Amino acid sequence: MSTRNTLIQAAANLLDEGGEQAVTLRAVGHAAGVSHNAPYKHFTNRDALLAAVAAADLETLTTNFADIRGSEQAPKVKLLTAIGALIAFSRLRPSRYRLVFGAPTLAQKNPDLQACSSACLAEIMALVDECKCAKALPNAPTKSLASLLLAAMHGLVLLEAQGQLHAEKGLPTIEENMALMVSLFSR
Amino acid sequence: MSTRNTLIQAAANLLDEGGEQAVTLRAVGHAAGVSHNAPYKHFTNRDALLAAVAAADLETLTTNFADIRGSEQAPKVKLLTAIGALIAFSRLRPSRYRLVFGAPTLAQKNPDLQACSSACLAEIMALVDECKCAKALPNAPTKSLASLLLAAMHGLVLLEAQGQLHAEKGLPTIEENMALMVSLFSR
DNA sequence: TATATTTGGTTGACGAGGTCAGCCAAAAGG
DNA sequence: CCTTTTGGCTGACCTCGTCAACCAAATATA
Repeated sequence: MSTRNTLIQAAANLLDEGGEQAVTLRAVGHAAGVSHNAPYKHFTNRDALLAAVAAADLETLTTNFADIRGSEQAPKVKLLTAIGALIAFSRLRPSRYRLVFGAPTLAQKNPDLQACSSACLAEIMALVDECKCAKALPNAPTKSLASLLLAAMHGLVLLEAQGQLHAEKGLPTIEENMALMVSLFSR
Repeated sequence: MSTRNTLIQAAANLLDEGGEQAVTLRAVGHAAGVSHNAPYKHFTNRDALLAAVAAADLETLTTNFADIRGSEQAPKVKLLTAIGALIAFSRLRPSRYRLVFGAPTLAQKNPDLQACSSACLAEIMALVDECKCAKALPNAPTKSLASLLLAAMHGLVLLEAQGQLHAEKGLPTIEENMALMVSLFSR
């Protein structure tokens, strides 16, 4: 594997290790088996490295969504499956999730990352379109519906991470809330 | 004004100035007219200072919401007004908005901040309850509805900040999307 | 009232981490 | 065979969070 990819992988791993180990360029270099300055041969600065991690994750998610879309299931099920995959990602790798969806300042500077992000959004919109055709969602603008669904999911994830949701047990999970939202939409 | 409040104010101002000026403890101290280490006499560390800024903003928002709730308007209008205030805050002071609603790691450590956050959420839930009584929202759990609405708004704000929304003009604004959501809910 | 303690401020130093500059070897290309 | 690019290295610099030590005023206490 190229050193560049090794660095991205190392950074992703450090992110996954949570707050215990800061994602410093030096640590990334060390984890990748190179010196503390080697990353600069592949990325202009720290943010560029993080953006590359985010882009890689976004691409994985996008192909994941494409697979789901190609599967043989009801549109509504496919949509909720895709959303569920996103929620699972947010729980499994919270730091990387935040990097991808919660760091607007990163994306603002990286056209590449924005493109990945748009591609990902496009997959979701395609799923929403299928739902509309199947009357599982109302006939509102696709972009609005997709934005609302993604946005709600994202916000719920953040609320959960902040401990505002699930404070007491017995409360609905994010998935249940999203299913509720879709069903309220499609009444 | 107490030095403590001056420091909070200075930090808030630095946040508002966007990326141009980093919110460093030294800069905060300097802006408040004290030495680079004076903040440590009032806050245990940088995060505590930021948490205090967030808490102050949350309290302002909460009283704002309480005022809206006490006004003489239809429940649905009051709810959308409150949400609109939040959206306006996110546009006027994006950095502080992110600090308040987009930094779960801060809140996890600060019970005070969590309390402010819960109080704010409670105001929104009260508005949602009024809507339910007036049949402007369906009879789903209040906490779910409030979470979904707040979450959607928050996610839309982030999408906008990332440049994913409003890429082309003519797209619906966040406010319009939220109104759409409420109307879809209340069909 | 005289002393002791707390409060809020100061300066200086240390360590971590991002970043720049400069050197160098191996690969790639002429 | 020379030259340029590529990718690596070390070392140094600066910023920033944080700690330690010191100090004056305010406040509390004997």
